[in-house]
Amino acid sequence: MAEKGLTGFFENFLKKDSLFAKKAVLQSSYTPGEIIHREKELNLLANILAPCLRLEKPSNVFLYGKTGTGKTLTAKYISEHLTTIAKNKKLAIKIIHINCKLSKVADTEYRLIAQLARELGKEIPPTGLPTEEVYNIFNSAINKENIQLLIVLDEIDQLVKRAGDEIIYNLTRINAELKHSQITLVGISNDLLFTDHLDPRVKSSLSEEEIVFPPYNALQLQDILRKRSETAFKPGVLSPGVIEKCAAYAAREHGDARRALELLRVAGEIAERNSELKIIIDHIDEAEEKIEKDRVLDIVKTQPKQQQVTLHAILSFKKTEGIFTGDIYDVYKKACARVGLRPLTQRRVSDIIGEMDMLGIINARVISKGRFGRTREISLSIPSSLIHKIASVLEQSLGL
DNA sequence: CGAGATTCATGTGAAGTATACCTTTAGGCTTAA
DNA sequence: AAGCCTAAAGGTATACTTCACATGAATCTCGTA
Repeated sequence: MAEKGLTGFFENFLKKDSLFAKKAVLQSSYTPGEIIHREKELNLLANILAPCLRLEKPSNVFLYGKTGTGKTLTAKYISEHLTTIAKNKKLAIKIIHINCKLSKVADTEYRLIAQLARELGKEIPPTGLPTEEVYNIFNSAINKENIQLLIVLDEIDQLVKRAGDEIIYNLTRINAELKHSQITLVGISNDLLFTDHLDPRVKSSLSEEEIVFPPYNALQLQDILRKRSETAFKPGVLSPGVIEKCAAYAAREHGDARRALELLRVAGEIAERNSELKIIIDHIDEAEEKIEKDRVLDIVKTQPKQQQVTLHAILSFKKTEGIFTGDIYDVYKKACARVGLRPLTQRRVSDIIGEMDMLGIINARVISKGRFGRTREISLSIPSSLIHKIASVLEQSLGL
């Protein structure tokens, strides 16, 4: 009987018209054929990078701007165009795009260079080689090929925060040793104050040119949403006011277009799942919750065990603020005993708490309680309904 | 009463350790001449 | 003798530990009005 129901469900699913015509258009990986409200920045970047078509070395560029202001998009758009032109004219130009934030891909010097070398088709083991050696492999790989290499380092602030600014210095210096090829760096950062803590030498070489991406305002966001939704959705699916609301939500923060698009997409998915024919404003509220939930849940699930236990300890306090490191550590140790995990030292747990603050699943700030010492005060910005959900996911994954 | 000293709990940096993985080298075994 | 495989030696990156010192405001202390 259940089987029959299931078959019926699938048949229904097929019969049911999707609200989407082309969902990919709303996904963050999508690069539209035309970028609106970023003409100035686009031209600027194109001008700066164009010399590589004449096989001259362009200046290194630094792109600033808050999340969702089109930095990555612009960079990708230009890389695609450059690559096509280069291919047509048989020019040796290679562009490597690396996201330094994606955990474990490029969060240390070794891993970054290793990743670069891998992009050039070299096999690099995850550990064991001297970093120097990996540099050599990378160097010889490009030197042999005689190419213009553009390295786009997305979220470069994360990398430097974790691994220091020597990496960038080294990368810029590689050029001196290359005879045939040349390297140009394109750094992308969300942190507007990023270069302030940079070694002056690194700073001057990295930001020979700088482009600032201002946030979109609500009207621009609406334009973007309209444009994309034209191809993404079937006609007449969007109720009036939906786009405006999405734009308003995203503009409320700081003009984050990625967020606006995601809201719209998820709202569509929710409407579709409920077998509704139109996307209405209520779906957007629902979408906002779901996005936050998915984001946090995804991070939580992919964390290593120790981090999960720590987080579980934090969540087991039935309050959302005023939690201190010492208390967490006590609970953490007990939890470790129950799970059968060797507890880490408080020193390390302290660092883990800091890491999770960076990930944005908790807020931790160092406070002094005067006579009663100094500690991190942790607070949760997660709604309580979600806390339970996360806690149970953690318990499941830890086998509690 | 107020300025300066004290205190607490833990932040934070540096150095050391364990583990996992890599390359090189030396020895042993096999094979072909 | 040459070639090939294997195991040991020597080296590295990373995650973690150990050690030692730094922090900073509530609280205490003590001199002064």
